Amino acid sequence: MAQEDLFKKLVAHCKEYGYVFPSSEIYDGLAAVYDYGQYGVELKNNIKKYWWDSLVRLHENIVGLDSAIFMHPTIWKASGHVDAFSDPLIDNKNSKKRYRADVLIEDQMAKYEGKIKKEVEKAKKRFGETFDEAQFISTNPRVLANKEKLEKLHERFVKALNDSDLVELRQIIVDEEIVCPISGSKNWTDVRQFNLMFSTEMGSTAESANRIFLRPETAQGIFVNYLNVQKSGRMKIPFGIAQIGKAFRNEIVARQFIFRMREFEQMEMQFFVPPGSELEWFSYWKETRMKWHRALGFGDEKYRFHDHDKLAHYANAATDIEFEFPFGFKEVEGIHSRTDFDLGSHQEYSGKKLQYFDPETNKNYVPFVVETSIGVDRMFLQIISAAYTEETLRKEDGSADSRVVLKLPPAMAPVKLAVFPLTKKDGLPEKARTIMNQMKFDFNCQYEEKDSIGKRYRRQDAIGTPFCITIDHQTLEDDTVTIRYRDTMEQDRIHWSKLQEIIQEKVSMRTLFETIAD
RNA sequence: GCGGGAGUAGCUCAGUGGUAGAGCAUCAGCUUCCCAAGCUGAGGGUCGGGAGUUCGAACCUCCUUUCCCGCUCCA
Repeated sequence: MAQEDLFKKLVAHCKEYGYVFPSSEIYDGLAAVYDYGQYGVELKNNIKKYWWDSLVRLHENIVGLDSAIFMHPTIWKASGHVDAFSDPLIDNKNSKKRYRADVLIEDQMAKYEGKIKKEVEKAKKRFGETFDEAQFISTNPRVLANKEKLEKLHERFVKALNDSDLVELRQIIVDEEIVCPISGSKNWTDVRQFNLMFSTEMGSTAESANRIFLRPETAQGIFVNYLNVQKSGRMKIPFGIAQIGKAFRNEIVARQFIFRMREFEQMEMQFFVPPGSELEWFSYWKETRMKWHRALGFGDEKYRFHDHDKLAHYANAATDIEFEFPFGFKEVEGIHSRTDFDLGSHQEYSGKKLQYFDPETNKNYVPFVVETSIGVDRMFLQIISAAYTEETLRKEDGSADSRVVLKLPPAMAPVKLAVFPLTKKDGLPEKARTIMNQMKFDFNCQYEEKDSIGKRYRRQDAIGTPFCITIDHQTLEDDTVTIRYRDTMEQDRIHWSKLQEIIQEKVSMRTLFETIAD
């Protein structure tokens, strides 16, 4: 089956079986916003628990935090989001291609630099050994002309950027006669700013209102609280702070189901380390986080690292953990060595010292930060797309049959156990209820008595329930039930007092934690 | 945001200007009893929304919205 078809089926399956619904569907939906249904929310909670416990519970030096979505507006200036999150974009009307206006101008500046370099190299060849590069650059008329153009352009460009003057940016592109690399045309639209941060007003009246932003990442809530946590928790570096929460980005193009949404949930852990040790910790977390993903058992070949060549303004090393989705390898988690950029910047903007006193060396310093940041929704999509399986079966009479089964890791499955009476009479439902009422204290259970037993199995397969038990007439005599396994479809007859132990062993996260623990 | 494609029942889809359909699913009853069984009946759609053309629009035109694919960004 084509991967694209598979993805479409997956999206349909998510809706049909109560995992993910389009938001506000009865009002025609809202672009790139989705709601998690009755099973989706369970899976999502299991993902969050797996992440949280693997960090906060298994590491003595990592603690949690739940910071507010609303934060002081200056935080987003300090973090660089106010500047970096508003790209000036321009479209070419002929090729219909969109470009970042600032990138077009930067390319133009690179062109001038290239011209100068060419002149220098030409001259170098001509003069040979006696060539004085510095003198040539300061005297050659062609070089000087290009240099002047470059400097003028640079000055104009920087001013326009600082003033956020979009009209001027467009004028620069027109004046420089920059053409579209594809169509070669100069037929440009206006430059438009897309601010990727959502904003709202805090304060009851318009006059007194403050423009505040919905956080575009959860990380800053950790940075601004790092000293609170360090002091109140008597944390010693290295230590980490973990947080799960919603973040919001007004993406220009949000697509691919829940892969890129405007409202999404992040699980972030910021690890504070002494300056100079950040790259060691970076590689430690790189490996540790990869183990966490692989422990789910979807196959190691489904994952890879993608190291960044081009680093963000705050990072000195960065990698992504990519997973092979139906639409290709895509980022699920980012691991960044953020240096002291964030804490340093907050120190500057707030005027408050954000230093850590190291009692061993008797020195103060601003810690460096290694970040692991993962999208809950992407993790959800990873799990559900890896679990979605269409199987062809052979019936007893030899004819073909098929089933759709979500092969979720049992620890992630929304429903752990389904309880079926074989028939609706002879006291079987009552017996089934009795057993279910015991099991529900330990596991998320579901009771079903409607339709044939086969149909009920298939329904549970479709939502990924790892275990089904059937209560039949023999159960009434000797308290044994048949337990049926989702993946193999095999059955065993066991005494029902053994159920708790058998299921617990499979659905517990303990095995996962043992795999990833150091 | 720009270009291309699409939107009909919960799901998959048929229906090319003349009374809105099928299969599956849902609900009730009967029958069967370990892998999507059968019979009977029921519910469910202002055909994404709005406007226009027409005696008459799911179908033609325009606008709008949502989804999918490409451009850009990213968890």
